[in-house]
Amino acid sequence: MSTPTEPRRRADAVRNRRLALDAATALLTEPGASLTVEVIAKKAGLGAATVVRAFGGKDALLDAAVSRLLEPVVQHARDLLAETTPTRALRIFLRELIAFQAAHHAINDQLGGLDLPATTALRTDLVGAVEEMIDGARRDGVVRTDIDPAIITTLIGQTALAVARAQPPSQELADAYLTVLLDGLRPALSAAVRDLPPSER
Amino acid sequence: MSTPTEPRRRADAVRNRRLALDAATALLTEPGASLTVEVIAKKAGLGAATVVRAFGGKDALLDAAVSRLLEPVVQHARDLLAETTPTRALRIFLRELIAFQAAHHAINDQLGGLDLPATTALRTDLVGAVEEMIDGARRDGVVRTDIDPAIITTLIGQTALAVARAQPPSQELADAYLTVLLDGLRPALSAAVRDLPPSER
DNA sequence: CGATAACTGAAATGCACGTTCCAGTTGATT
DNA sequence: AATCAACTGGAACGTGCATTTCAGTTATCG
Repeated sequence: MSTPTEPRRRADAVRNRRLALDAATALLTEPGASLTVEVIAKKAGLGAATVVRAFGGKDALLDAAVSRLLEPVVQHARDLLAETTPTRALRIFLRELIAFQAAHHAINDQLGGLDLPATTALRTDLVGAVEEMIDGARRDGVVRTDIDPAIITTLIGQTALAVARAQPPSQELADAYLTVLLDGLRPALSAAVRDLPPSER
Repeated sequence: MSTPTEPRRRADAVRNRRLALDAATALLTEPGASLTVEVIAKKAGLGAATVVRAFGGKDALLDAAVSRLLEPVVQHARDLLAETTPTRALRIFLRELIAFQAAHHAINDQLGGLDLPATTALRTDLVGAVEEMIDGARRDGVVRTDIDPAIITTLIGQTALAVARAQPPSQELADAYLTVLLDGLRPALSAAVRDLPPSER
């Protein structure tokens, strides 16, 4: 039994598929972009119908585009876990996550009602990696143990998202978030130290 | 000179205006609500045309509804500033702000593209009050001085918003945010204390 | 080369909205 | 009660969008 009715795939179709994906990816990183099929098509130099058909629908196209952006981030999170201590991994990765969100705010602004299975799967992977980092950092006594790791992970994700939403985007704000978040995640101070007058802390 | 061509206002029009406003307000606090004119109208027991006309447009209706919800929050922020210390005010108000956002996430989810002048004005007032709290708390040595107050205010606002977006809404998450945020906002520890082993802190 | 099936994209379609129209209804004023 | 303008709401309309259609184009294979 040969491969049954595998339809021929023409070279130009493959090329256009890539053009559509590139255009969508580019628009995700542009601040005020509309993310309509027509805009994507214009950016790709194609007709709207072609763009939609290349992936079977707008949702699938954007799912592919977001996944392509997210995939290296997830990979880096896993690499960090393997290469270095959880504490260092957490610190490095937090910076990266915030930078990523700040660069692609359109991802979280305009993709609310869409069905993005691949993206959701990647996000789950990402959450898993961050939870591993937190578990490790807690074992090292660097992250507080009075808050559920899953809650901390959610908190981190939402925080990165919050930075991305800020108007206008600002590196200063991102740094402040990171500072406050990391300081807030330290183990709680003992009452004795906490109540020292500021001058002696 | 009598009031020139002041059109008569019928009692049922006033009543319907209130019904529309009540329905819109109620929908803002419901989790998955659609916030379309038709849904609001059905909830109010009115026709869609009537609902829209009562305020001159959907935007104006929602502006009024959000403002009605936001107004007591702003008022309470001002009262707190007058009644107690900035530090206490900040602590109490943060709780309230998070609770408010968690109860009305629809406000920030579906109102993105709308023009809401009254709401924007109230939000500005709110930001002003929070900045006063932070200024005072900094003078009292309770909030770190190495981050711009305006940045801290933005951070607080975005954080509250982030809690509201979490799925599913959870009191535990809100508490965790508050804890981490407040600890993170404390004055930075001196290097000497920060580098103590955990057991001695 | 043809021949054929894959492919394209402008236009048509379908859908979900907010808004406006207008014939009928109702509250107010006499 | 009689009058009349304010009011109502079902239906029509306009808009912005994703998707589908289809006549024409073009890559691919013999």
